[in-house]
Parts: sequence; structure tokens; C-alpha cells
Amino acid sequence: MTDAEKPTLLVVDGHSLAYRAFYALPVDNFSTKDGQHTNGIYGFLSMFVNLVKAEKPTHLAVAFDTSRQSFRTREYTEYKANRSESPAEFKGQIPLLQECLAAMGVPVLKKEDFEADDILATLATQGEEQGFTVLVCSGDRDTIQLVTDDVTLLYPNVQGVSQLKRYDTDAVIEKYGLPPAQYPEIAALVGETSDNLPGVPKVGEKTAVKWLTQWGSLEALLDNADKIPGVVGNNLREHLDAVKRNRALNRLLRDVELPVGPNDLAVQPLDAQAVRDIFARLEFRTLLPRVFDALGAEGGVVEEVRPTATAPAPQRLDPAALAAWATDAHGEVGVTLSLSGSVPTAIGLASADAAVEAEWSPAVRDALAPWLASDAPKVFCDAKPQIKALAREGVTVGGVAFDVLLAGWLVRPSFPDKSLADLVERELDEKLPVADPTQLVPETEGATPGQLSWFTRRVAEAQRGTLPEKVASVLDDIELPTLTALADMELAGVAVSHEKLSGFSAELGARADALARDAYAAIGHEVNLGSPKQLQEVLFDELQLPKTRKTKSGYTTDAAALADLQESAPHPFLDLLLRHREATKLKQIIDALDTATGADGRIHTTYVQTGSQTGRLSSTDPNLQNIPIRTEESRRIRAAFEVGEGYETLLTADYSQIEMRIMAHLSGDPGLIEAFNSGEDLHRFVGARVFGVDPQDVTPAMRTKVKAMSYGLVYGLSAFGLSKQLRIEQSEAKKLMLEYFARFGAVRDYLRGSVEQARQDGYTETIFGRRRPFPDLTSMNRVLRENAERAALNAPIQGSAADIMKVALFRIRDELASAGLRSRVLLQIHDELVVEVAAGEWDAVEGIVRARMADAADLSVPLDVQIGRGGDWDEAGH
DNA sequence: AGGCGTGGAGG
DNA sequence: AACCTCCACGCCTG
Repeated sequence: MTDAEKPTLLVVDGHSLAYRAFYALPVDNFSTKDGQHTNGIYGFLSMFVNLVKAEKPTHLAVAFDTSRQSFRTREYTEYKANRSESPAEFKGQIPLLQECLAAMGVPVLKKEDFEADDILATLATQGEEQGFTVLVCSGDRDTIQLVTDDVTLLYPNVQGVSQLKRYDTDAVIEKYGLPPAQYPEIAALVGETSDNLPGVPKVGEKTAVKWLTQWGSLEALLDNADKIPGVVGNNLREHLDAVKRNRALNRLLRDVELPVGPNDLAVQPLDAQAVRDIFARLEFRTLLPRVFDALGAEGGVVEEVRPTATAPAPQRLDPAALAAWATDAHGEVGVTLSLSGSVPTAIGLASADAAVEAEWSPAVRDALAPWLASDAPKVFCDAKPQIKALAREGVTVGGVAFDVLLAGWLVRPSFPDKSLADLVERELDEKLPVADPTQLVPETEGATPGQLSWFTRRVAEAQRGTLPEKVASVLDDIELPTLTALADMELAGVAVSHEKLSGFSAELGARADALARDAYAAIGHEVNLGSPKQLQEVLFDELQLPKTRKTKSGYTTDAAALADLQESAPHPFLDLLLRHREATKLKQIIDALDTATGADGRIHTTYVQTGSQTGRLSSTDPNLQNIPIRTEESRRIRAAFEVGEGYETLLTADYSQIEMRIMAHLSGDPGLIEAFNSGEDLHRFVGARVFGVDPQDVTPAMRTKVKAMSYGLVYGLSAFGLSKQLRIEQSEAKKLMLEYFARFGAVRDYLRGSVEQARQDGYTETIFGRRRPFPDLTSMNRVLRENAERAALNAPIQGSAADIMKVALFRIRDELASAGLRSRVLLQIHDELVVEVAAGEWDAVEGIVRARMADAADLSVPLDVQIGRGGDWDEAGH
């Protein structure tokens, strides 16, 4: 039998290779939307597929360890005892990997009390005897001993598993200077730290090989140990037992009893549907065709990859036919309004099996308006800009039943999909036709509005199938109603006084210039005060001020550090710099607002509903959620936000201490609940308990401390952080925390418990069922894990507050509308709403706002709402 | 032009 | 080494 005719047996150590893949591939890119890590599975399968394709084995098996326990650990309890428990996020991948292999028709072998390598050794030995060409693939160096003329080892390069090095007899001799069978003798002398098998001190590979070459074998060497000179010789003599033990343990067993032999391992046909199912669960896409390619043909599977569905050719309809089509359509209809800027250019609709479309025109608008306004269920991708554009055309939209962008964000808030194309790829594993923008005459046509609607509908269908029930209810009961309210708010905008802004800007500009001149004078030359790099030269080189906290590129010049410097090493430049920063910062904000003011004298921000990982909104272009408030002067900016023409006054409404109230509710802490029910100032109440004094005897200093502590809790604050925040000793901070938890123990229990729960579930949940995945809670990397723990601590609290505010917001908006009031909500700043109130509506509006905010959620503590009134935002804010 | 780092505004 | 954001500026690189 020639080599070419010999059958090839490939045996693989699944555990060691998956483990290498696990550390080689970035987990961020290999997690499912539920937070299941898949990097080990993906890396292994990718390597495996390449291997099968290249080597074309006729027989195949993958072996796994059953546990860390084996006959070796029983014989030598220290064996591998230094190995930390393999991370849970890796262990969890092993059963899934085995499931994949089973679906692929690949035998998975494991045997209690033995390691995977013993199974490889047994099969390799049998295969060799039975006339196979054997390929052993393992990441464990001990398998080198298996190499013979008929057995080749494929061993991964230092990093990863993508490249395998072939070790045949010659390669082993070239690398180690000894035949493969003697490799374990080298290893026994050198030791194996990863297995907790110490060798002879000071003996490395070089010495070991020299000795073994000289004496011919380990046995001969040990018999002649007394003849070895020098310190290493002494070491050898003192460690004879260790060497013998190592040699005994690194010998792989070649006679493990297995239920199958090499001949039973002929390559099997794969189960195409099972492979598709498990890959879909793991969200593997590119791997699917590669698996079919490598294993399908060999296994006689003819089924090909699921064909990419193409959208039906959209029918172009006249306005009346379009409206009739929409009215007659069954089920949900996908809707796409193509926009040029914010002006509609075309509209496309799609049902399950057909797509229709038309250029946008007044006739189309009028024909379609009744259907658009109706409750007929509609599915969008990013509905808000489309709803706004239609509103500008005088068309209202009802029956917003689904938005695939929102659904995608709810499932994966950390990687919000940006476009339909992303979702089509993720959810349908298909490509959305896109016109190539780099080509003048595009080879590929982009999808038309009708086709986009068709894809949107299908994506929605796919998402509905996988959306957990609670998450679906967050979409239906919170996000979709909020969507419409946000569109209204953005359209309304908020009026600003250009006069107030420009006057203040000029004032600040002059002040900044003067401060800059004084600052230059203080150091004797000009410098760019906005350049941290140049400032570092001035402060630490020229002025020789003490070094501050380090940053990546030097030493920080931030405000906290400069304030510290002012105490430790006063210099007039510092104060001038701080005041200059303040003036330029305010001016910059003001100028941005001025620029953003529209022709209608109002600023129209954009709320990004998918803009946070916690469920909060974010605001951009411009951001109206970070308008200054903390200093007297900065409030002049708020004063520029005024009630608009046709309205009488502004109303502000904010939740007081909503996050601490949620904390009280979630933890059920009796003390904290009592604090909120007592009507006493929260921090005074808590301060009294913590410091053991009467509420009226709580000093401002005490109040400051417990306030920082309370808020820090919500963020996962440490004693270190608290001490820095309050500028107190770390020991005092620690004491404060202990006192706090002694009085409010349920809070600590809740926080601990919620992180543990999240670690188990892989995600956190808000009161309303909004989820946020936290794969890093089980990370080996301490920094990653602790960051995730703090974020997981915070997520249910911040997220529940966001949920509550959203519920209040859309209920207020709906009630104002249904009551026939003109007053409208303009802004949302996380725990605050700004409402523009029409003449004569104050009492009604105040009642609605107060009631809907207070009853947005039923907690075990009341939701307190503060209302303010004024002609501008500053006045209304008190 | 675009990405990264720093600093700072809000909750 | 305290959570969630957005933005402007300086500076470096393609």
C-alpha cells in the first residue's frame, strides 16, 4: 500500500485548541446578542475547517477532557494544581462546540479519568498499526512523543490556532535534536510549569538535550547522575524523584479502552439543518458555507447554502392604486419614506409577498394620508425622521407597530445597528443591495423604497421571533410610544434669545482675552492655553510645579489637578488659566447654541433613542442635555431659553432623587424606604442614621459626606474613590462606608446580589424588563470584570429611571393632546421635562404633568415631582 | 480629512 | 480606582 492509498485519520484535541482560540480571538467580536461568548468555538471551528479542507482525512475524531480530574491528578495531587479554574465563559463554550461537531457528523470522544491526549495517543497508535496515515492535532507539547513515520503532529504556532506547524520525525529532530520518543525525557528534566511539574533547577532544553545525547537515554543519565559535574549536577541529584515523577506523568497512555476504533471514525455526512440551527444560535454566518464546503462534499451532502432571497420587483403605482393597495394589504406593512435631507422623495410599501412604490407628490400624499394616519400596523426602520418629514407635510402617522432599529438596540444596546443593511446582514444573513457610491455608472442597483420596506418587514419578522417577551413589551409599551413623543418635541424645538446669547458671548470673549493676556504676563510669554501639551511644558518644565496625576501622554492639567496645585504650589498663572478655561468653555457652548438656532428662532435638537446602553436618551446637534447650570453665571445661558411666541410660560418638572428612590424600591431597605416616606430631606435623614445624631443636628459637612456616599453607591464607588471625591483619608472613607452599610444593609445586599444575578444570567434587567448584556462579568481580565461589575450595578437603576421618565413623557404628551391642550413638551433632560404652556392652560398642564410623572411607576416609595414656572428656563428652574 | 487624547458640560 | 452621555480642541497621520 502506498502512502497515497492509505486512509488518513485525523484526531484533534478539542480542549487545548479551543482554549488557545479563546485567548487568541477578541471576545468583543465573538459574542451573540444574548451575550454568549463564541470566540473559542469560532476559532476552533475555523481552524478545524481549514484543516479538513487541506488534509482531506478519511477518518476523523475530536477528543475532549471530561474535567480537570484524571488518573494523573490522583497519582500526583499537585498535577496542574497551579492552573486557575478555566474561566466560566470558556467552559460554557465547550458543550456548544461539541454540539456543533455532532451536527457536523464529527465523533466527539471523551472518557472519564483520562485526558484528551491519552485518547489521541490510543487512536494514533491503533491507527498506525492498522495502516492509517495519522495526523494528530493538539496544543499540548506532550503529544510530540506520538510522532513516528506514520504519525505527524500539527501544533499551533505560538499565538492562536490559525497556523499549524507540521512535526514529522525530521522536524522534531531538527527542533529538539532528539527523536520524538525522547521528547518526554527532555520535558521531564526541564519540567512543565503549566502542569505544575517543576524540573531540575537551572536545566533548560539545551542542557537536557546535551545530557541525553551524551548518555543516550534518561535512564542511563539517571544511573550516572553522580558523574554530572557542577551546580546543575547537584541539582539533578537532588531532583531525581521529580524527574522520574515527571516522566511517569508525561507518558501518554496508548491503551485507553474506547468504544470505537479508527475504522469506526470514517467521515460521516453532516446534518445540514442541525448545523444551520446551531450556527444560527451562535450567530455564525461566514462559517456556514465554509463548513459545507469542507465537510459537505466529503460527506456526500449535496444541499447548498440557503439561497439569498431577492426582493420582489416593486410595482410602481399611481396614487389611487397605491392607497388601495395599502388599504387592502394584510398584516403588517413595511413603510419606507425616502428622504433627501428632510424632504420626502419617494415612498415604498411592502407586504409579505409584494412591494409597491411611488415618487412622492402632493397627490400621493393626499391619497395615502388616511391610511398612514390609521391604526393599520406599520413597520419601519428608523421611523422618527420619516414621521417628522411626514408631519411637515401635514401627514400624521398612526399604527407604528415596529421599528427594527429600536428592536435591534433593545437586544444589543452596546452595538446599535446603524442601518437596515446592518440588520439585514445580522438577522437575515443576506446582503442588502447597495449602489456602489464610488462608481459613476453603478454596476449594482441600490434597493428601491419598496424593496427596503420588504427587507424591513422581513427583518422585523426575524426579530419578533427572537425577542424575549419582556423585551418585546419594553418595545411596545415604552419605546414605540416614546418615539412619537420625541418626534413632536424635535419638531417643536425650543425658543432661544439670540440677543441674550450674543451679548453674553461678547462679554465672555472680552474676558477670555483679558485673562489670556494676564496669563501670558504671569509666565512671560504667550502659550496656547487650550493645548494640554503646551501647558504641561509651562507648568512642569518652566514653573517646576509638582507633577500631577499621569495621563497617557504626560501629566494632567485638568481642573481638579490645577486646584490641588493652587494649594500645594500657588502660582498666579493657575488661577488665570482656570478662569480662562471657564470663560472659553461657556463662550463655546453659547456660540454653538447660537449657530444651531433655526430660522424660526428655535433650536431643534435630535434625540437619539438608541444613544445609550442603559435606556436613556441622548441628545445631539446640539446636545441640550448638558446645558450648564451649576454656577450662577452659567445660568445666564439657561435664561436664554425662553417661552416661544404664542405661549405664556415655561414649566419645568423634575424627579427628585429618582435613582435613590429606585434603589430603595429595588433593595427594599426599610431605612431608606422610611427616609422617603418621612418627608425629611433624604441626605439629612441618612446622615442622622449614619452619624447617630438627630436630623436637625446633621451638619453640612455630614450631609455632604452621606450625599456623596449615596450617589457613589449607585455607581459602584470604592473607598478609594469616595476618599478622593470628598478629599478625606481613605480610612475615613472606609469607616463611612461601614457605618452606612451598618444602617442600610439591605442596600449592600441588593447590590451584591444583583451583580451575582447578572453574572449568572449574562445580563441585567430594569423594573420594566429592559435588558443589558454583560459578558465581561465572567472575564479573566480583572480590569474588564470590575468595570463590568460597576456598570452592572448601575444599569438597573439608571435604566429603570430612564424607563419611568419615558413612560411619564409619552403619557403627558398623549394626555395633553387628548385634552385638546396646545401646551407641549419641549425637552427631556433625564430626570427633568420642560413644557411650553399656552395661555390659560397652566393649571391643567401642571396637574397632568405632576400626576403622570408621579404615577409612571408603582414603587414602594413615592415619586416626588418638583414643578417650576417662569418666562425662561432659568426662572422656571427654581 | 479623520482618529485619538484630553478636558469639561449635564444627568 | 465612579455610572451614562456629547462635544471642542490640539495634535498626529494618511
